[in-house]
Parts: sequence; structure tokens; C-alpha cells
Amino acid sequence: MSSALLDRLLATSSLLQRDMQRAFVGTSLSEPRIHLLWVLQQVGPSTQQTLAEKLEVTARSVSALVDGLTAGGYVVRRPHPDDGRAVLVTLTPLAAGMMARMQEDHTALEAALIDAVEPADRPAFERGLDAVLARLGELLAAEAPSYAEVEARRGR
Amino acid sequence: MSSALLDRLLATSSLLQRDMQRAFVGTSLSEPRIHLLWVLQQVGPSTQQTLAEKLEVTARSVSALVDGLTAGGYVVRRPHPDDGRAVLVTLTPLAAGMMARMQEDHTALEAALIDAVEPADRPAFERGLDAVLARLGELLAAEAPSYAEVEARRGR
DNA sequence: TATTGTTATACTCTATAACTATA
DNA sequence: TATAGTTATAGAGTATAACAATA
Repeated sequence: MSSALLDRLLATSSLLQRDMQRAFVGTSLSEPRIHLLWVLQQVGPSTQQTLAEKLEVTARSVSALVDGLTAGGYVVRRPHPDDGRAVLVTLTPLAAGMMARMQEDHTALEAALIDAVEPADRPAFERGLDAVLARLGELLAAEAPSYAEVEARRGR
Repeated sequence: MSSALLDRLLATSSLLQRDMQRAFVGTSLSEPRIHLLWVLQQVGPSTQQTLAEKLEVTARSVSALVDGLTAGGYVVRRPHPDDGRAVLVTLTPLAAGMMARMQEDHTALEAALIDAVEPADRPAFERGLDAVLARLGELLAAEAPSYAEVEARRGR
């Protein structure tokens, strides 16, 4: 008997994570640093506060990550044009090139995974995945009130 | 247009990870420590070497994890009956109870996720998931030779 | 006053290297 | 010699709290 659905989903998570890590062995880039670079590529130059929200870590942790990435030549801190307190963290050309390649790898992996599924199975597979994702979202929302909800309750 | 397949798989990973973490807020249990306890529940009392292999970390890291879990009252080090060098890390009744509950939650989540998928979609969904898992395994095996393969090559 | 980011401090996880005790 | 585990040391990531500069 094959292993349970949940175990296969967890196995998929594990393999996807390995695939991500494999792409950066030999560089000074760890998973949290790659994540920061990835966000910068997606949304463009950002303040550290914005990065803290996207990465779901404290502003202090972003400072440390940006320090490391600056030392490695992956990002630079530029003054914010409108706000003297803030900086705009910006990818260097080196890092922008790496992230563009990572984006290509991402697209290629997407294609490889779709290709692996029998065409006849694809619609049901995608519906099933969406259903699982939605259910997971509901379960988490039900049991773990969001930050916004906690704040609203406090405000009463 | 909905987001791509790969992004939905990554989103699923992220939500599963959150669900796992949510279960242990308020305790002194971090993700690596929970992982160790989980392995102990699955395979029974184990040497630290065995745990190091299962967790894919160094023996030194296992020492640190076991130290922390011992201090928290979750595991005890018992002498190995046949090997004076080794210890058998064993769950305390406290931790065994927590892990049994975690196993139940795991089973309940499994049922909730299957329930979320339309019965008519389930066979194709499972085939698709298996296909994705297999393809991911192939890609990783092709590009990242296993430890065993590296060792065999060195032995030539 | 509120916000942005840094300095100060501490804890966890990880790793390598050297060492002890046992096989 | 080889293996199991620890001590010593170091680096990364995370967090909270106090502070500086700017809004």
C-alpha cells in the first residue's frame, strides 16, 4: 500500500526544498538570504521594513541579512528618495543576474512537473491541489487568528 | 489566471509547515527538536548516530538537540545494552503522550485534506501527485549524486 | 508621538576539529 | 583502527529591548 496523501505532500515539500538548496551550494547564499533576494527580484527595491513583513521576520533580522548580503556584493543600501529614515535595498547586477537565472530554473521546473502528469489527469490534479490548499488555509485561519484579527480584538 | 502549479505546491509546503509550527507555540519545542521526537516515536529508542542519519545533521548537532530535550524533560539517555560507547535516546512518558497526540492530529489532517478533494477527482489527483513526486526525485538524483554514489566513485 | 533602522545581548541550530572511552 | 559521543570553538539566523534619527 502506498503512503498516505499527507506524507506524499510532505515528501514533495522536502524535495522542493532540496532542489532550491542545491542551486546554491558553493556560494555564500543561505536559504534566508536567497529568500530575501527572491523577494527583491519580485517586488523591486524595498525598505527593510517591507522586507521584514514579506519575510515574516523582525526588522533586526533583516538588518543582519542585508549586512551579510552587502558584504557578499549581492545588494546595496541606497537612501530612500522621500524618507530620510529609510533605505532602499537594491540588487546588484551580479545578484540580479543570479535571480534571473533562478527565475528561469523556476519556469523550467514548472514545465517539467506539469509534463510529468498525464494530460488527462491534469485538470483533476489541479482542482485537487487547489482544494487541498483552500482547506489548509481554512484550517489555519480557524485555529490561528491572524495578526490583523488579534489587533482588531485588542482595539475593542 | 490562477498562479502556476509550482507556486501552488510551494504554497502548500508553506501552509503545512505553519500548521506543524502552530501545534507547538508556547512550548520550548522548536522545529528541529520536534523532528527528533517525531523520529523517536516512529522508530523507537535510538542511538545518536542513528538520529544523526535520520535527521541529516552531524552527530554533534544531535548531542545539542538531545541536551535541550533532556533539560526540558522530553527524552532521557539510557545506556545501550550491547555497546558501552552508545546511548539509547528514549522518549519520556510526557513526550510519548505529546507525540501520540501529534500522530492523531496528523491522521485527522490527512482525513480533512482527502475530504476536501471531490471524490471524482481523487484518483487523478493522487496519480498526479505521485507523478510530480517521482519527477522531482529523478531531477534531484540526476543533478545531485547521492552520498553512496560519491563514496563508490571515490573507492575506484 | 510614531516609524526606520541600528546597537547590545542572548539563544538555537549548525558545522569542523580535537579528544575520550569503548569496540 | 574504527566508532560513539563530548568538549571547544565559530558562524548564521532569530528575537527582545533600548536608542538615534527622521516624519
